[in-house]
Parts: sequence; C-alpha cells; structure tokens
Amino acid sequence: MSIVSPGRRRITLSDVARGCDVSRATVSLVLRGSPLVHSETRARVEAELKRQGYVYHRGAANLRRNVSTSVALVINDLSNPFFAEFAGGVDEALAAAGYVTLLGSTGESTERQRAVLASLLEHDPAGIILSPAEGSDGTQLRTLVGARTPVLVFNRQLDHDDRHGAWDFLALDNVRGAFLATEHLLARGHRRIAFFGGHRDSSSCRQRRDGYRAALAAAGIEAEPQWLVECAPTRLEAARQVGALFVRDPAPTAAVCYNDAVALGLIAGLTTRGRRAGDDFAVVGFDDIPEASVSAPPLTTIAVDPRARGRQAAELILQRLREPDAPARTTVAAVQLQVRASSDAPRSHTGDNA
Amino acid sequence: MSIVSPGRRRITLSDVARGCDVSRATVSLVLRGSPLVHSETRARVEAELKRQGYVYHRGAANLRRNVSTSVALVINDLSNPFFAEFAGGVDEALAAAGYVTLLGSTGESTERQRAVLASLLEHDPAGIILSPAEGSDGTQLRTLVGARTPVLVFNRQLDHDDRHGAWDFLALDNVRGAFLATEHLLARGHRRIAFFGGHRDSSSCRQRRDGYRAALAAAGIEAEPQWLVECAPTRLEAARQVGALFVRDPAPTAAVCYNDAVALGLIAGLTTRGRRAGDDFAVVGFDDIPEASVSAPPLTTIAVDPRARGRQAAELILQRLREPDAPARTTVAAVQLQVRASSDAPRSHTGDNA
DNA sequence: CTGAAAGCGCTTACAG
DNA sequence: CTGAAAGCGCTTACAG
Repeated sequence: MSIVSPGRRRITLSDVARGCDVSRATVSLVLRGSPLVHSETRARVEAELKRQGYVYHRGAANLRRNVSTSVALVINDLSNPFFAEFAGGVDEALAAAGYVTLLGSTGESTERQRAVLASLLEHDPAGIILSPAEGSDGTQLRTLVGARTPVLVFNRQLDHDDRHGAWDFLALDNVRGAFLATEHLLARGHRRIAFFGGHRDSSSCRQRRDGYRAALAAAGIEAEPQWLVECAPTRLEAARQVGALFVRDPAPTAAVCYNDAVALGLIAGLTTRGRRAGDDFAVVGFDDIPEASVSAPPLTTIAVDPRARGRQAAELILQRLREPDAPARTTVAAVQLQVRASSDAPRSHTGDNA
Repeated sequence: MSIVSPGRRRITLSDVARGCDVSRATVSLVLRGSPLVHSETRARVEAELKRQGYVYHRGAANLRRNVSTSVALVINDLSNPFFAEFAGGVDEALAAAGYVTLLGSTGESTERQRAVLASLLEHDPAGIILSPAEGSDGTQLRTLVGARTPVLVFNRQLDHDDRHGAWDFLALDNVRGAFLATEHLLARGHRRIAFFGGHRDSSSCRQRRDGYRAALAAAGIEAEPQWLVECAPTRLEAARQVGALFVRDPAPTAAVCYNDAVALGLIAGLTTRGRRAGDDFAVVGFDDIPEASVSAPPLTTIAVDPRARGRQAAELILQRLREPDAPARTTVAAVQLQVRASSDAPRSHTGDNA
C-alpha cells in the first residue's frame, strides 16, 4: 500500500470519465469540441474537468495522432541581441499559431550544434528553424536531421549543397545592405572607403563585400586590397585591428563595417588612437542592434529588424508544414539604411582633400 | 493503397527489431545501455539503428516512464536584454543537464501569462522557471499550475502568499544594490539624491527604494518627497519625466535610477534640457545591460549578471526536481557596483554648493 | 541473455 | 449520442 502525496498524481481522462460516469471516449470528444456530444453531457463533463483540475497531456495525444505541436529554434546564443530579438519574433509567431518553441544554442560550435540538434530531434519537433553555426556542412546536417523534419535555414548559407534538394532559406539582403551603406558614404563625399571586419569564408561577409564593391564600382572606384580588413566579428577583435586601416598613406577616411559589433569596436579603437569617429573618420555599421542608437556617436547602420525576421521565419516553417512537398524556396528579406547623426561624418570634416 | 513519400514515415523500435531479428524489448535495452544484452547482439542492434537512421522518441518513452525531460521558461520578452541573457544562462545549464527548454513570453501581461502557462503545462514540463508579469497573483497562479509542477519564481515577488506553501524564489538583492548605488553618490559628495523611475507597486521598486533610503539615512539624510519620481521603466517614459526632478529649488544633483533603461532615458532627457549627465548631474543605473557600457557617458550601474542568474535558476529548479518535498527556499543573488567613468559626476562638478 | 505482454494517456473508427 | 477496443512508440517486470 503506497501513499501518494496529495496532488502529485496526474489526473487523466479516465479519472474524469469515472467522476461523471461516462466513457473516456466521451471526455475526449468533449475536449476536442466534437458536436457529437449531447450538450447536457458536455456540461457535466466540463464541470468535472474543472473540478478535478484536469490538464491535457498533449504529448500523449500527439503520439496517438502522429502529429507534433512544437518547433525547434537553434541559434548561436541569446546573449547576442540580434539572435535574442530574432528568437523573440519566432516565439511570438509560433505561440500565436499554437506551437511551442524548443530552444537550443550552438555558441557557434558545429560540434555543439550536432549535439543540440540530436537532442531536440528526440523531442519530435514538427520543424526546425536553424541559424547555422559558422562552418556548418549541409550534407552532414542532412544525415543528422533526416528527411522527415523540415528545416528553415536562417541567415547563413550551408557549406555544401544537398543531394536531397535544398532546405528553405531565409536570407538577409546582405548585398543590398552593404551597397546602401557604401552609397551613403559616397554621397557624403568619401572616396577611400574601407570594408572592415568579418571573415572572408563566411557567406554573409562575402555578400556584404560584394555589395560594397558594387557601390564603389558604380562610382568608378576600385577597392584597394588594404581597404579590406578582416577580423572576428566582435567588438574586442575589431578594436585590436583598427591599426590595419592606417598602415598606408593615403588611408581610408571611412569604413563600412561587417556588423555593428565591429563598428562599435572600431569607434573605440579610433578613440584610443586619438581619432574621433564621426568627426575625423566615418563609420557605418550593419544590423542596427540596440546599442547602435545609444553609442557615442550614435551609429548609422543597416536595419535588419531581427524581430520581424523571426516572425517571418516562423511563418515560413509553418507554411512548409502545411505544404511538405512544395519545392524549397529562398526568401530574401529587405534591409534598410538607418541614418543617425553622426557616426557618418562627411569627408569635409575628416580634413581629407586628396 | 496509399503512397508514402520516401523518408516520411517514422522509423520505430519495431522496424529496427525486425531488421535484425530481435524483439523490441532487446532493442530498447540496447538503447538504454543495459548490461543484460549480449555484446554481439548489441553490436548487431547498434548497426541496424544506424543503418535505418533511428531517432529515439523521447516523448513516448517519457509517457511510459512517467517522467519529463523539459523545463518551461516563462519571461517577459527576449527583446529585453536582461531577460535574453537570463534565458541564455537558463538554457545553457538545462541543456548541460539533459533537459530541453520550452520557451514562453508574457510581454508583462498577466492575461498572456495565463495563456502561455496553460499551453506550456500541456507539454508536461518537469518544472517551470517563471519571471512573473507585473501584478501576477500567487493564488491564481497556484490554481492554474496546480501542485504537481514545481515553479521557481525569479526576480519579482508574487502578489499574494500561497496557502499551499510558497514556491522557490530567486531574488536579486535589490535593497543592497540600491544601497551601494546611493552610497557611491554620497561618497562623491552628493547630498540631494533622487530615486528616479519604476512603479511603487512593483516589489523590486519598493526594495530598491528601501536600499536608497537606508543609505541616505546612514548619512543622516531623509529623502524628500519630491526626490521620488515614478515612471514606467522604459527609456521613453523616463525621458518624458525628467522635468519632475527640477520643479523645486534646490533640485537634486544626482539620481539613483530604478534601472538602466530609465537611466538612459534620464541621460537623454537631461541633454534635451541642456544639461549633461556626468558633467552637471550624476546618474547611476541598475542592471548593467549591454548598452550601459557604450552609452554616452558610460553608465555607472549595479551589475546583476543575468546570465549567471539564469544558470542559478536552472540549478535551483533541477535541485527541486531531485527533492520535491524539501521546504520552499528563497535565494538572494548578490549584486555589485560597476563603476564607469563618467555618468557619476562628483558634486563639485555640478556647480552645487548648497 | 531474450521475448511476450501489459501499460503510459490519449484518439478514433466502429458498432450499437 | 455513447462505449468498447485497438493502437501511437516506448519500457519493464516477468517468465523462460
């Protein structure tokens, strides 16, 4: 004879059925709002459900019905405000559609990404929204995920194409964003414009560089090799690399940055070197993270609206669940220039007359 | 005769068992690492698991075993960097312990909180980490959640105590934080120090005001009523309320702010009024959000380390799962003063000689 | 060491 | 309109 702590045992359909003298089937029909149940019976069952504090066990129901009401969201890390906003948008749209969000973080490690995906897959998500860790391989991911679970890839292209047909892809318009940023600096009179930060092997960096080059080309300028400075996309690394911009004369008077973190690092590095961003050097960022609007000087940047991108990603995976057999699609999300006084000094202020 | 798309059907234990001529029981024992299985049989089964691309269905297993491997995390919103960091810490620690995080956002609405909790409970979380929406009622939450699922409350006290015995509570040391902030301004020579922002009916605001008053009292100062200015804890509202600080002469020369958002709003509002934070008015914040270090001027504030708090919250709920019957506990997390040049001008700079 | 059988909490044809 | 029965994918005593 075992003693069960009060309230510890789960209340099931059977308990409720017993409590109001109907079958489990009838209670189930009431729960699912079936019109088959007599309204008086329904009322009795509903009273009993409430009386016993019944909680629906969606997992059991999903098992029986062979459906899933969760979507896995795998991102780099919530400490990055870009992904935090993105995740907020995903969760908002998924919750509105009746899905629950399963969270996973890779910390930009493909090894952790493997482990996180394997663990999440065991929870049977209906689909996966994946912002891949840098260096993720499409073929490997396909082996891990299989063909049963649709994946929406966000932000970063996978390294290898996939024999089974590509996954859906939500891309930022990196080319156009960098084009707009560069065009803005050109319009303010700059001619020697650097592209600062990021790694050449990241697809988003290559695309942003392409947009940058295209804007320069449209103005009849060819990017000089020393204007292209690589560094890890963090504030600290960017601050360390600032010197590379000024090794040769004439040095650039402005920089399009790979992202806002790099731009903030550049601003800090300029200060260290006795220069003032927005005063004698122009800086434009990419992403429009929350810090961009309160930095000193405020940062002109490319707004990506990560929260809206999150909602969009959720809509795309939900649509895929509705049409599992439609061909894979790439969606390119628009970006826009967010001008703020005054990280983007005009050339006249930089004391440059070359 | 229905045609199944290749790879759409789930591979189950039965498929694997059939594929290598053993019973489902044996496959299950292999999966769970039982020493009962002959090593040769084990090898055969493992090869077949891999060959068929088997994915464990943890939901089915958990149903049978009556356990859960998920924890629900309910917060205000991931757009708030404080909660994003907190969530990152929670997820990190839960993942390390083999749990998956179910995410839910309230947007500070108790109505949405009800709906989100009801939905998450249907997914049978082992426990819930809840940062309650403002105005959450403990009695109502108890009715909703029941006695089966342990809850760790974070950051904000619930409105009513609970007859069933309180839930675990992870609190920030708000009193001490505000005390440290106020003491710092006193040490810099200020005597007329305001407490700016927050709502009196929020428990964290009351506690921070208590710490502020205690520090003033220790210096023989009593807070004047007009030094206590309420406003919603957002940048925008704070900027709008700045005028209230200067309605009477002599006005305060410094302010302890309810949080960093309010502090940043105050800094902006001061600028609008032709004053300069850190130059002729001293500002101290609370939370140490990422913007605090890059604002102009950088913000001296109280560091709460939300990521560490997230890890701590996860540890506390995991411990509760291990000891369901231990008495409920309140844990107070330490906070510390983060001094940054130079939002915290000394009084001599404020031109105040009163 | 391996297999047959019962059961977790639910749903859904099917019969009445 | 209601109930008995089978089954979703797994686990676990129990028997052999």
